[in-house]
Amino acid sequence: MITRELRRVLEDAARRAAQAGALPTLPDPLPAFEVEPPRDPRHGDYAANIALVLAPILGRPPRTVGDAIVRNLRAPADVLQGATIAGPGFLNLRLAPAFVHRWLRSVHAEDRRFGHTDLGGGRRVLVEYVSANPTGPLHVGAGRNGAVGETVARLLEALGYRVSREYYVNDCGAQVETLARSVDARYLELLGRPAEFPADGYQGDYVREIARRIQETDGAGLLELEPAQRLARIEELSLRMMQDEIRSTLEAFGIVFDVWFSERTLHESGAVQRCIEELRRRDLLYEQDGALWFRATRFGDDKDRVIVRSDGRPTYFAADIPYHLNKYARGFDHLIDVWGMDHVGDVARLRGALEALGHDPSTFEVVLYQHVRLRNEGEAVRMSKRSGEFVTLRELVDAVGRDAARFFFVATNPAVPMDFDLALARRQSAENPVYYVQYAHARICSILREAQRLGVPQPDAERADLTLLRTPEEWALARRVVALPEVVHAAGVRREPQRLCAYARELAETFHVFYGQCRVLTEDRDLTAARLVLVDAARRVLRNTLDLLGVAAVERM
RNA sequence: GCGCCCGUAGCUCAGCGGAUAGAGCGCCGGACUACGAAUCCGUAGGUCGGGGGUUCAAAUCCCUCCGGGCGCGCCA
Repeated sequence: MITRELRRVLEDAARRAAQAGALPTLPDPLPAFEVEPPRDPRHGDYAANIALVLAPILGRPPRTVGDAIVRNLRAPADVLQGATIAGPGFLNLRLAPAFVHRWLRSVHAEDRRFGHTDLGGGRRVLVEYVSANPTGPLHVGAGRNGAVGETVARLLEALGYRVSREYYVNDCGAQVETLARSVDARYLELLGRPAEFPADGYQGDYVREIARRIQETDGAGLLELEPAQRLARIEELSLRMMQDEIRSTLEAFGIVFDVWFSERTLHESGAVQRCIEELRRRDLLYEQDGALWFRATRFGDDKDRVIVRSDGRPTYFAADIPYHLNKYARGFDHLIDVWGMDHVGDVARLRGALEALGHDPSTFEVVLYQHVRLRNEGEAVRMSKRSGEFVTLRELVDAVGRDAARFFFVATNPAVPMDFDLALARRQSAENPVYYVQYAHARICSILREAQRLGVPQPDAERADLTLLRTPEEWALARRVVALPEVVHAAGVRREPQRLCAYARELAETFHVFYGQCRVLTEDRDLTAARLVLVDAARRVLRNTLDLLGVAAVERM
């Protein structure tokens, strides 16, 4: 990363200043300081607040500290062109063109790997997301969950972590039984048998569809079974169909899971029971009102939580603990779950239970997102699986397209509730920011096609004379292009995928402005070569950014 | 009432303790005689919810109040 190199240059200068007696002895390590592009381009390419941070520690005025650092800068000529003290004590740095050129060349050399780093060092991270109950089709909230989770997963891979994507399937319990009873009733109806639809049954058409498909393949065969067996069989078939539907919806959305983890297996293998015994052995459980409680308050939760109901059935929580233990047991160093805000209250108890069983609570992390408020022409759309009135993720993707949906879901801070107006999304689809970004990519591809048509040689990043790139627009584009590693780092470490969208849009904008000012294919062979290297680097970086977002980098529109 | 999250332009939202707070949409006015006008340039629009505090520096951190979302279940 560029900022890492600049930080090192500044630290060296500060240490040299201290050795020369221009500054008092420095702390080791140096306090954290920022190196970032200033808002105002007149302040140079990067600004550092190292002098402002050191001043109070050293007991000297910021500008004095800054002056000492600048006078001791021994940046190689191929890194910095100049440094000045400005304002309250900022160091404004101007990058040497050769420095940016070196990074531009590395965009070509690293290609699809440009922007990636080895921060993770191959450590294994499990990202669990979506994990919607298989009792109905995915609705739009799952789209936000999926887009955020998938982008976080891709960011972590780019940061050098080994990532596994996982979907936890709640394939047992009351809601699954309700699904089975609902399908059963529709099945009987189809066969003209008397059937009473359960009062708490799922109303959606998909229930009828499942029943229809069962009737199609099994005919009336299931009627031969005892009612309990028939229900069990219907439950199994319904679950399988729902999971297939969910899987294919997610695949159409660009998400493929490595593992579909069945909750049922945790019960059947005895893992749930063993986990309860372990908690009991550690005196973390007690009985009250006939139920078994976990002492969650010992771990920061605001009340103790039931783990086994008074009727002997374990709660959802009882399976969630061994599930996460299982993740650790499979060798993952770090767990990330993506949950809706409605589960915010569950974080403390699960983290507490994991801590109680010997795991560092900081290795279990939950990314929370606010729900998507679906609207149609400004009117609220009710979303409830039970009533059957909801718009599915599949419908949404069909309506606005996968690229726009993926981009939109990630473009906003997950912690902020999001309004998704279907009519608006359809109507303004041509003005979606995703098209602005894709257009920049397609435009570059168009230039490259035109170059080929004219017989212009392919750009050779190592040999082109990049010192010919001198206009402000070329310089701005080059600096923006080589900033990708920083963006990936910040977005990944902070779990803030929306930064990728912001960067993609800014990079596209910088390119469009450049395009308006600088012609790429000119009579000047050397200048053409240099500009081709620049725009082709922009193309690769745009593509890499869009890849992380799961948005297609189209060559034509 | 308690916990978590949010409050920034008319609307939807970016914004990393840092310099004059930004973008998109919408409004108004301009720009194609060579690489794609799905673009670009310009104009207008702000008490960063209010008030304290910390700091050389606060939209950003802390406190408090106001407004909103979600949760506070032997549901998942």
